[in-house]
Amino acid sequence: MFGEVSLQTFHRMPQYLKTLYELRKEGREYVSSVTLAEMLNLTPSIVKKDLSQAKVQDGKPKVGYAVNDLIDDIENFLGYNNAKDAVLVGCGKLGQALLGYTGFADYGLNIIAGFDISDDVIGRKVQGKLILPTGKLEGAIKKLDIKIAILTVPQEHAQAMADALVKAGIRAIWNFTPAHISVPANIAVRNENMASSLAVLSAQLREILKKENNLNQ
Amino acid sequence: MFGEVSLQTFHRMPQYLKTLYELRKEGREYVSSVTLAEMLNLTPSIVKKDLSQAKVQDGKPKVGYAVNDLIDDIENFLGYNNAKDAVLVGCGKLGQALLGYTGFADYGLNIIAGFDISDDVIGRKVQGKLILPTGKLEGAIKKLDIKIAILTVPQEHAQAMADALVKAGIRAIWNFTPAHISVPANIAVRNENMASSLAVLSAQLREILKKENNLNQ
DNA sequence: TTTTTATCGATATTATTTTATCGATTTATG
DNA sequence: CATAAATCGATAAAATAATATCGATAAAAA
Repeated sequence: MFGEVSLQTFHRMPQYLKTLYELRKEGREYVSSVTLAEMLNLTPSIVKKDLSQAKVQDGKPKVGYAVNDLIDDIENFLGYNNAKDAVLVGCGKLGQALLGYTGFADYGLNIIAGFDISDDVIGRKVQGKLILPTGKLEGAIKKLDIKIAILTVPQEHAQAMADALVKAGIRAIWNFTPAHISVPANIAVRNENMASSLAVLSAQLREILKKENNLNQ
Repeated sequence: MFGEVSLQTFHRMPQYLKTLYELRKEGREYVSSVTLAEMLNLTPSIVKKDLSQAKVQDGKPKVGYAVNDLIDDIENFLGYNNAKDAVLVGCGKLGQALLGYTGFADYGLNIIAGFDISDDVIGRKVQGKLILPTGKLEGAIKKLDIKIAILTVPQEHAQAMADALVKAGIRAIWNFTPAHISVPANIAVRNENMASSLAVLSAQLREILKKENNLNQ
């Protein structure tokens, strides 16, 4: 899907990175695919295949991968180094929670400001991020050449706001609303869909409970 | 993975449901796999295959599926009818945002209360949900036989809290912290991992921009 | 120094998921 | 009432992803 790299691989990359940070903290210099696989509940094969797509340096037989080099390579692969500016649109509860989320910086994402239509929040600061009126959105996007928008408006405004964002020049939308939004093919969309996550969790739970019931009979 | 039904299928189910609600609102009685596929950017084949796993009633040739019946079947399949109680642990910004999120009820999830260690929030109400001290967590879980926990504590406490929850009898953890948590095999975990979502979004964006650059040369 | 061991990276195999095909069937049309 | 059109559901084919295998090689042990 992305050149050669699969979506699943991209999903796993941050997990490797997280584990590697921990290992570095413990002073580990090398780590094998077997160890990483065990720590993350994966197979060594998939770890090796995934890492082969991000890394520059080869792993060494008998010892594995150099932790520091691998961290550099994955960070680079994921673009954590060249910080990306983003706007956040819709500063209700969830929007403010995300505005205040300090973790984004670790992933190379820099929210430059929040935007909202309500005078109740406009002008306020959340964790140092100013909330501006929606009217200034298009100007900010164009002037600062911002490519990424985080969408946290009420779902009934999601499509209209998405349209406006695309018109203003946004190229990637991180959609936290439950609404399904339609965008042109040359715009990236990522849906953070609670319903679908919950569906999977419920299914897992049901399966687990069913298995237990079968055993207890 | 879950009996016969794939994880991807579970992910798509709530999307079908959402679309079906819209169609019902418009007064549509029947809908074909072709229409659903178009609305959701899928293929008719996958729609038919997915629906075949959730539905009881057969679709009719020439007209498609009865919207109302299909809604019932999917709701039932996903367990939206028999509401599931849950606790939310960690009432910081994100936790409170989720506590106040009214959409969960639509998915059959009922958060009975929030839990936190801080006196600043204990006793407060967020959208009608009371925040209780963590000390009362185990008692509540056992007394009310609660199976699902939403985990929104600071990441450094994630593992310890997960352990406590499992000990108290929780069977499914919806993990909103960036931490990777380890649990016994008979516990369901669903990670709402911002980093991995962002990694995928960035990758999509990069691919799109690259494609454009190639064209413009 | 030789042998053993652990691991990589490439490739082959297997499993899973998606897509395409096609006969059967229902509704609408001439 | 016969024919055409649209769709389902089952199944076959293709694409994708995960896993297993294995020769090469570097480090450690004998």
